[in-house]
Amino acid sequence: MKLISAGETAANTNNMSVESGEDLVRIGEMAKKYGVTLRTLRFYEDKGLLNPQRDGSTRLYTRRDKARLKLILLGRKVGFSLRDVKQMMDLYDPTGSNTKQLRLALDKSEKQLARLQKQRALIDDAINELSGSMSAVRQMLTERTAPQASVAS
Amino acid sequence: MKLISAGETAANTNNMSVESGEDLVRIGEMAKKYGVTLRTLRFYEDKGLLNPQRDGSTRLYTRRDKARLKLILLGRKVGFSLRDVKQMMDLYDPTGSNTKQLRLALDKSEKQLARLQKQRALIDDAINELSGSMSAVRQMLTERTAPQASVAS
DNA sequence: GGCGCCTTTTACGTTTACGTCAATTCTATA
DNA sequence: TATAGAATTGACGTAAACGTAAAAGGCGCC
Repeated sequence: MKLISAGETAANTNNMSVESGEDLVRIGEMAKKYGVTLRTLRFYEDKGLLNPQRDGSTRLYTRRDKARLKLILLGRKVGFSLRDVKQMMDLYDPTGSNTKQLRLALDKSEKQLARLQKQRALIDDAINELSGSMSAVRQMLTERTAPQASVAS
Repeated sequence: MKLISAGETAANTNNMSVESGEDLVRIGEMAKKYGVTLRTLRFYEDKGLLNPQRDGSTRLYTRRDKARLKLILLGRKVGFSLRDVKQMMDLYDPTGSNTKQLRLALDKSEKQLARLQKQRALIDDAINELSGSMSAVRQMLTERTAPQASVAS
């Protein structure tokens, strides 16, 4: 029945283990720390993106998991799918030069960058179109609401 | 039995609403004309956005349907949901001033414009972040490719 | 020693706009 | 008339990333 704090038996406050070696956190703390939900963390694990240790059935996240989570969140931020992120992370090899991983990441990044730029163009289009429509609608409204005089609002 | 060509017959058999030019088209032609699929047209009808006449079971689209479809496509282009589009179109009243409709459209448009601008900002963010990461990755790759010494942490 | 909080697994639900059969009927044309 | 092409309804599938119970087991605390 050991618990989170392998190094702390006497003073068992939540975290802040002075031990620089292992600071294992449970799912709740992990979620709070990175602004995600518990469901998200379990989901990522289910998808093979995270691999926390277990103490019995309780998940214990290491700093390796934290690094991976940071990468996941960065990936999501720039629009990669979880599958892409996984594909890239799966290539990580702590003993090698990771050239393959880097090349894949670069390749995917270029494509994603292209997609983002295309999206931006589409959005700009939409903004322009919408602005134009709004002007027209405003015009119609003022015509209808101010038959005698023009009213500014 | 009878077909699309109601005007071809000497006597107009059934014309409840007086249609001047007989520009009734079936679903295939309609789809081609507006670059959508048959499925899409049926889906829009299912959602209450279109209401083609029927000749037996065959859908016949009038120019009113065409106008509505144009609006739908414009709405989709600027990012409205079909539900929004329907909500706005449902307010259309050929006998009134449509002030309500216009106000709703304007209101929704303002919100949609805000969303679009926010999205653009997010995309710009992502583009910047991604570009930065790509530079870093390129850097790492050149360091690894070069036989010179390198320091990593 | 009861309460409340944390955690677990399982599993269905959500959202949007259609795609993709499948089985069948209707129509046009050779 | 035979057959290819259109059209119909119905219904399940898709994609992404979780949300939301439900039912249960442990833990510390006062």
